[in-house]
Amino acid sequence: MPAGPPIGEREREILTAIVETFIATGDPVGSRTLARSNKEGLSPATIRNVMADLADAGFLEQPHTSAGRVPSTEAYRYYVEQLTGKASLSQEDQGMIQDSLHGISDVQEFMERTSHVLSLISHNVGITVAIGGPKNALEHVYFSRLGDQKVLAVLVTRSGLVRDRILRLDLPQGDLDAAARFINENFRGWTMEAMRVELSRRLEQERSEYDRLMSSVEQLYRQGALTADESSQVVFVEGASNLVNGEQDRQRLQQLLQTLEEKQKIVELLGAYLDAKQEAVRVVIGLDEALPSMRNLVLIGAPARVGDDVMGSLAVIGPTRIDYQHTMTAVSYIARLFDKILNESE
Amino acid sequence: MPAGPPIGEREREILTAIVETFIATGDPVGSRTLARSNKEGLSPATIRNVMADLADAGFLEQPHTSAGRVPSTEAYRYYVEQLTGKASLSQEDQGMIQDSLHGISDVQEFMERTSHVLSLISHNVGITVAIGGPKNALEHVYFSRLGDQKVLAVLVTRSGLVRDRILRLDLPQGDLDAAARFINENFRGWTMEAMRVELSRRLEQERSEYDRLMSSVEQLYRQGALTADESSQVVFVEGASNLVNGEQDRQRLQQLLQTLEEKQKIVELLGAYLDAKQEAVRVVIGLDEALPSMRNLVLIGAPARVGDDVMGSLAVIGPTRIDYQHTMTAVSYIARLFDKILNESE
DNA sequence: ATTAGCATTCCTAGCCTGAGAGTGCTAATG
DNA sequence: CATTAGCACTCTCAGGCTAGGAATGCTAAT
Repeated sequence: MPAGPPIGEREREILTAIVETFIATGDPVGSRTLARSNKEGLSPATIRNVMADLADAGFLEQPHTSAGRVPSTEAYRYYVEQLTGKASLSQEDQGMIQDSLHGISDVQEFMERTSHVLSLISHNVGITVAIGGPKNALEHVYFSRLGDQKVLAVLVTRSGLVRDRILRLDLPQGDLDAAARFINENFRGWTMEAMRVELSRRLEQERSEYDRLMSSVEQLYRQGALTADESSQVVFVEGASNLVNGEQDRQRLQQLLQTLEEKQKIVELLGAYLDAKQEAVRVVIGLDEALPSMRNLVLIGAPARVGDDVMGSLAVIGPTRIDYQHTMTAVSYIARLFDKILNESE
Repeated sequence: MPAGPPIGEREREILTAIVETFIATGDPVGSRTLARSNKEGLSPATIRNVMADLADAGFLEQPHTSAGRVPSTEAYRYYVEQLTGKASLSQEDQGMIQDSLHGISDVQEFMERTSHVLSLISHNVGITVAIGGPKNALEHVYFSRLGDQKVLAVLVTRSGLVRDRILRLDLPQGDLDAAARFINENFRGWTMEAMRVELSRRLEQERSEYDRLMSSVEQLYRQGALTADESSQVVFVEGASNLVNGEQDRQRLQQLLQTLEEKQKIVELLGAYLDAKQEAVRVVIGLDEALPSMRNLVLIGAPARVGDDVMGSLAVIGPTRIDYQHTMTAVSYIARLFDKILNESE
């Protein structure tokens, strides 16, 4: 951390101005440009001095000697920290969001739309993730014999996600019903993880006095009817095409798109940075520390809550040059809406 | 159609050679290069004459005067037509495919993996689509009360796809069971379309003598429990990042990626070109006729069958410069495997 | 502490040029 | 008569070069 405290009022103002003009134009910003746009009539020379200090402190970088300065990762962090966060969304934006998400009760579809809306409104990549892993709480299971050797297993979680699976198994419907009843009565509200532990304990213990019921349950269990592993996480990534303009280098662009295609990586990324406990929008600058292909990208995300449960997260990924204020407001707005809509349909 | 028949043996050979070297190198091919690689010692001059004829016939194009020739859309079509199709897949490829698809019984997961494999093996975009529309045949429905005002509806189709939905509805489980039994008994094997027609006819007709059963059915019906519209189509598109190298123009690339993100467009595309009746692999050259952003792309696809049922299609989208032989063999191989694996798990 | 002035550094766009590749035509050839 | 050699011509592309412009850092003046 090179973050010494040489940040007086003037430094702060100039740094902010640099970040803002760089976000707006994309070109390195020089002292003269800055002097012109600055209210108080500071001369370029003065500004140069300040800029030199800021550069020493690690907030600014120079592509080359005679170019202007470019904000560093630190600079963005600082900039975001001192944002007021008071802005609100325009009427159109609000309307657009509401229209897109109106009247959907299916959680998956809702998530898909949400990622789409996030992408549209930020002009960047919109992402939604539902916790699908073992942490999820069970609401309901159901098994149905489909034909010879085939059983349909449906598993509904607290958050409203539905996971279905077709198993190769030959049990009469009666046994399936009994097994479902057993599980629903005993394990509603348990996390998948806890259920699996307890279940295998019981199966082990009662192995001697095996009855028909436990045998059905075991078969279903072995076939994965109750599994909710990583692969069953639900992830929607939308708007990757928006990144084409951002990354100049061909190869980098390709790697970046590849990374976004690997849903698993995305899940880990959000998981690592978005703390479920935190309430508000979180901004992560410097994603390349985790994923090298994500150079010059930032994550703006928030947990997705329904009531008190955290059911996943939603986020925007975009270039460091993103409009922070607007995106943060939008993410926060959508996160609240998410809760509101899904809650009332409950 | 400029397709006169000036295609003698020599023309054919030279055209093929041009297409092949262009596919291999990506550079416009000139008469000298061709003369060198050609077995029979034809001089560049002779070849030039032939090339001029081919250009007149619309098979070749010239980026500019002093560049070589580039195959036209027609040329690719012709080239693909006269491919023998005898090639077979390498051992590694076969192994890789088998490993990736081994031991999956869930149709959706299988489709996802398949699109992934298609993308890996072709180094291009892999696509799988399951017919989700009204043409789909019903296998089984199931309703379950989840809590106040919430009902889970699960709908299994012949092809093994599972469609679930959460409805806002307040019916006791008993009524739900009765409704499910009614539908399963009367409509198993019907297409969704036919079922809906018949159902609304009956509801209309028996309106006078409404009983409790029909009332439940109607409520479910109205809430969309039995709907399988376009939005419930299942589409997997994988490997879009592979196109980055193909399209040079920034803006075009972006439009292209955008198009691929619109799943609906993709479904229409496959639907328009892949005839369910046809057995074999189909190659469509000149996709821009349907979707302007798909300039210089081709589609290599086949219907996905399970037994006698067509349950969707699988395809590769790549540049006109794709390795046709290899991709066609791969698609065909995977299509057969698709049938085989899903059939035996039936 | 601030600013004006100035030499210096470095990138960029534009221009030019020469090499190279390919064509099309004409005339020679078997 | 089909094929080929020869040749003039066209066009692109990479490289080198230059002039202009934008910023900087330093020094000295205010």
